[in-house]
Amino acid sequence: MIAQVIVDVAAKQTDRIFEYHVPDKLKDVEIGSRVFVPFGPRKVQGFVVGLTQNSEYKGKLKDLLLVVDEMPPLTPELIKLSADLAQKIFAYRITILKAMLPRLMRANYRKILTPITAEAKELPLFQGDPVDLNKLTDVDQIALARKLLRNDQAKIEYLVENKAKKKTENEYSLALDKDEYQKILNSLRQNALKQRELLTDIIDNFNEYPKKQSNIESELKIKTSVLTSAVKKGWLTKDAVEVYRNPLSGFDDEVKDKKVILNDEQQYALDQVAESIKNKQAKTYLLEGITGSGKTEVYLHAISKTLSDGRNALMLVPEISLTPQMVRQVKARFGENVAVLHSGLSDGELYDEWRRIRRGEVRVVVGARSAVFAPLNNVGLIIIDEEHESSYKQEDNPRYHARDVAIWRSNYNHCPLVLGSATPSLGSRARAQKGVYQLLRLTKRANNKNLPEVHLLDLKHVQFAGGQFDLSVELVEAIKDRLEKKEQVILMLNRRGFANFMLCRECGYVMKCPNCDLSLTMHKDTGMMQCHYCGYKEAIPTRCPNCQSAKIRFLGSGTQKVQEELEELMPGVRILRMDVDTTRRKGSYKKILDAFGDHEADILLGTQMIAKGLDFPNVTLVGVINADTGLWLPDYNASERTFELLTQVAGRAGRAEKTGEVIIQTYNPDHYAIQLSQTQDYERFYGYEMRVRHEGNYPPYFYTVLISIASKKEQNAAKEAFNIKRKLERNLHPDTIILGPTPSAISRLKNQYYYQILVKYKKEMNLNTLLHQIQDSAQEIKKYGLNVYIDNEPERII
DNA sequence: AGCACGCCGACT
DNA sequence: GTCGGCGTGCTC
Repeated sequence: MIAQVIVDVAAKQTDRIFEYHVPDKLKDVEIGSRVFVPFGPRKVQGFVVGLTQNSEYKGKLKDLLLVVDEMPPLTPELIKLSADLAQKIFAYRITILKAMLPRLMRANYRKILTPITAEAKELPLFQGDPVDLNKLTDVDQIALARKLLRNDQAKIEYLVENKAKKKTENEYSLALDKDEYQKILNSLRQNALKQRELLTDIIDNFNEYPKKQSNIESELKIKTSVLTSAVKKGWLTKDAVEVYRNPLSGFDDEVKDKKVILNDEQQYALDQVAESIKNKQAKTYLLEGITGSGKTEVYLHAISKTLSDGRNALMLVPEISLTPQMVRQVKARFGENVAVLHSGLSDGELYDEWRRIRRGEVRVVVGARSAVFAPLNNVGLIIIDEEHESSYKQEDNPRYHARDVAIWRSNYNHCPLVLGSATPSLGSRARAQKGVYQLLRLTKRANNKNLPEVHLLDLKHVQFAGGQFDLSVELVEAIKDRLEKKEQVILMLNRRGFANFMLCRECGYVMKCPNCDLSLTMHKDTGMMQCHYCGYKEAIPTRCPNCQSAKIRFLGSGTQKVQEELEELMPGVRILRMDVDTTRRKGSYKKILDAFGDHEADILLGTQMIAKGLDFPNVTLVGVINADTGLWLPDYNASERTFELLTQVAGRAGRAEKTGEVIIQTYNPDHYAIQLSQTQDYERFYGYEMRVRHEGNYPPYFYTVLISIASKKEQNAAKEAFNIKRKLERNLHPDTIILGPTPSAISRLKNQYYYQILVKYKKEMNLNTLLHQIQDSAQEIKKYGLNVYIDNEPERII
């Protein structure tokens, strides 16, 4: 038998199948198996994508070395998906295959230098043991290693290692009969309290053994030493058994299927989807429902329906809404049947959740973007909540959009796909208009509550509270009013840190990152000026680094600064700040939200991460401190994003009985994205924005591809960009619009200069081939320090 | 990608 | 003669 393998070498020339002979002892290899194979002088990891009997290959096939896992990690479905997706998004197939697996399943490669001659063995370099060549940093030692290799005094061994470790826990089994334990207990001295307790438990709960160490320890308050001595005396035997790390141990698994009665709109939507579930129909629905219209309830009912039809369900949510609140809701409905995948899990937890899915031990998967690759079999329903979220598009290789992958899987599995949002992406909404998707609208709030009242405050004509220009008197008064009523407030400012930039009033100098074309942000808590893109840090200056003047100012308020201002204006106010800086540690996200939910704070102040999915009944006021932060970004969808963000954050107010109010501070009260967010009228926004896109020849009227060219030398990047543009112009339809090359909005990032070309087209038969050619030649120019990135349907053009 | 091989110039 | 640098071609 012959195995067709994609090897773990991401390069154009190796982006194809290599064939290997399957030795007898590895006969259990399957499509989707992870294998170790010899590749040239090295050993690498690979994935079996096909099994055949004969080969065209002229040379002698090498043997597979090892099948890594007892069960193939990838399903035939995912193997096929990897091939189709690679074509579509200009990624190497291996890059996609690796993206489908939890991080722990990526291999470790090692180069081990082993001495051969007795003379070499004596060298201080080895100290008796082989050394890892990759860990050698000393120049002299590297030279020595090279010399030994040349003279055949040492050899290199290439190793592949599997990082994944299964977690085990000690389990104690009984070694004796019940009455024997009783005898021992009777003969034991009275003051051996802990041992007596253990024996009593064994006798009382004889049938509950074997018991896990953690259970014994927590139930009986017994230390390991007692158990160890019990083993030594022959009372118990100890074994290591595999356990899953449980990321949801904090949640109860009780299934509470409280029957919520759906209103007629919800019921209609559910019926439509249920029909497709039943008929195994690959159809895409766009569920457009205003905040509070009960989309989640429709999802949960549809999942129930899928399960009772004997099929499984996959649900995607943005990373940011994978809050404990959301997870709890799904867990409460489907209990043990749920697996959750998101970046907050440790590598080990992720690996375990993933294996539960692969082994068919769960029937519902909830996860962020990469969960669209979950190895779930028999998929009967796919849901993408908040489908407009840009986080569904991966920003680096492989640049896939979870929605496209979901559509592929929906076709493969003959099952419906539900895209849900209060503010659908323009593209999806337009597709629904054309009948490509079926539109389902929820226009009523499920609890018949009114939408919160939204007030726009024109920052050009307000009075500011305190000495700064961040908080208007109106907003501060409104906050004070809520605090008096013991209600809570959410404030959003989409800018972290203390101050956006440092400006010298004397010479006009602005402190910039040495590696990027960006100003440094001042972080008061760490005492550093930081670059938010590359992580560069330096101390906060007291004088201008350019002219030594002391007249320096820190401008552009961030969340840290606003927190300070609020504390000055309202002494004693309890504020929780939530941004990337306060949520970096594992679990801190949940901690902050739990604290706010328990009313341990009055105000939750954060960046856009607080805009989505949060549900706190006691919040009656939402304030947007500056609605304009994203409005003028040089991106064609800046208006769409602003409208979305404002609508989403407004939905955080008045979730329960109390009526909510929203105050939006802006310098652009007349801009349509901000105007229309006041009435939260998505349909009107859609109509308006479609006209804008039509005039600008932008999506969804045109398809787009973004080609970025990066180099350490600006001239090289520009030159290559023009080469590519010429090539495109020669080969593409005259109606196709080729914008650029222009320097990117952030023209330098991590010391790389970026130039970009945007191709806008309606129909281009040979664009895919052409882009693959450009990608191929990109491999050749790489040695001159040039990198070319191709992004199909980019979400961000920055 | 990352490795070997081979050619070339520089230096003990 | 030996060493390191760099271009080229290959990996089942």
